[in-house]
Amino acid sequence: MEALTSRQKKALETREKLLKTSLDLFNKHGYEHVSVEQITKACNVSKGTFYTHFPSKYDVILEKFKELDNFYSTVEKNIDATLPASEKILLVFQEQMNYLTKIVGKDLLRTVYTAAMTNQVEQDHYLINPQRKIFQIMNTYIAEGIQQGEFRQDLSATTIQTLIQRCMRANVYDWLIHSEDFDLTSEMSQFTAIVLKGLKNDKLKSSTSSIL
Amino acid sequence: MEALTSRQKKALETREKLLKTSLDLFNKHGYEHVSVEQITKACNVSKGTFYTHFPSKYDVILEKFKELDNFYSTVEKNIDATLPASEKILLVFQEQMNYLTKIVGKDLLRTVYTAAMTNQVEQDHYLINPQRKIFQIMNTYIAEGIQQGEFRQDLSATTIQTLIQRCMRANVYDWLIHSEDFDLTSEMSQFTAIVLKGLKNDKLKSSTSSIL
DNA sequence: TAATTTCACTGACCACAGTCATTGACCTTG
DNA sequence: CAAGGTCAATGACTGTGGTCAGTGAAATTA
Repeated sequence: MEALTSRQKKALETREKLLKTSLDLFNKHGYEHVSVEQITKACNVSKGTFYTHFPSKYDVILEKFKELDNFYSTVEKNIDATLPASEKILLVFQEQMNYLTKIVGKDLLRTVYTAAMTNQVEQDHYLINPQRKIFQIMNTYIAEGIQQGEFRQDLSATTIQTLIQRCMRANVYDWLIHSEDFDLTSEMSQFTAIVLKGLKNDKLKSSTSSIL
Repeated sequence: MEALTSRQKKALETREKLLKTSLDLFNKHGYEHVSVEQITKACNVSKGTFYTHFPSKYDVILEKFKELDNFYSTVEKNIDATLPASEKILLVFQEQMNYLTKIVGKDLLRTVYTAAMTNQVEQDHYLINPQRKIFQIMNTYIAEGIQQGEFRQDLSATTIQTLIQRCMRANVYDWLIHSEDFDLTSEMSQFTAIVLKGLKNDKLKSSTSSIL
């Protein structure tokens, strides 16, 4: 139950080769412009083999995407713990957006955002999976912000988390549907700053609250 | 240049039949589960004919979607003109979300939201086209809100418009990626209320503004 | 070692979106 | 009316993601 048999080892090799080749080709020509047959031909295996290792062409991307999530652990460490929660959130977002723009790229993200809408069989998509490192980090900050009275008390931590995460997706999605001329990092900062302002505790005055 | 020749009349008939049949079938079985061949067979025409009338399967949906936009003219009339801008915006959104949930449906919207990411050839997608009636209405309210000092003065009208629209897409997108248990109308209200609060003019005190 | 089972791998096959050269009925022009 | 042009309609064809019954070598069992 521990060591791999030679067959398993070979299978794993095939899998790795497929994974690497896929990502290389996606990187070079774009996800849409690479066919599964191209990938398998480049690996000298049959088309069917691809599907014994991955449920679909898309799942290769998802694998990479999940892997990328680890990046966020590094981010966390570089953030000054003494800052107010809202500033920490903004900083994490800035790092994340930078990363998405520079490393991940529109093509890969578009695929994930598309699949999140269509591939929903049974459970929700990884994109909104609370297990994701980025969400764990955010949640810490939010909990902190609530405890220290920085945020409104009339909303639960879960609610605030959901809203902040939605805020993130909003900007990424808009980035994906705009052609170039859209700076994700700065758009995200601006939008999030406004949402955070809306989430701020302003017990200072009960002022003109109309319906808000 | 006015009256149609019998040939043109027949072509238009074919087009209408294809359109109607497509939408009927999409409605009955869902966009993904209806093939172009099914549509053309039901219309007794060849597959190629479909493509002389529509650039792609998706464009049929878009046509319907554009048509739906007219609905918003009605909404506008039912809104009390004396209300503050932020309340008007919320009311329009509520109507819109209700409509999306009850009439348009996830399936159709999912298609539009997917295509907005992929079909971007040259210009931006209809989804963010400023010509859309819903945006015209929103913009009126926003301009009004700015003029009456309800909104912050440090953001341009265009900026605020963009942010409010993004806010809309944020909720729709999240609705699309969540399985059931997501009430679009109420989620939209909550989120928008927070954004509007963040956009409110609070000249009353220069308070703890940190980075916001 | 021999028999049996497992399973990575195969490639022909399917469904479907979209293409395009060809057709022929209808329209226009002389 | 005849000749020539237009264009809606055709359907065989292509490219692609994904399927699945079958194969044989490696693993397991007797």
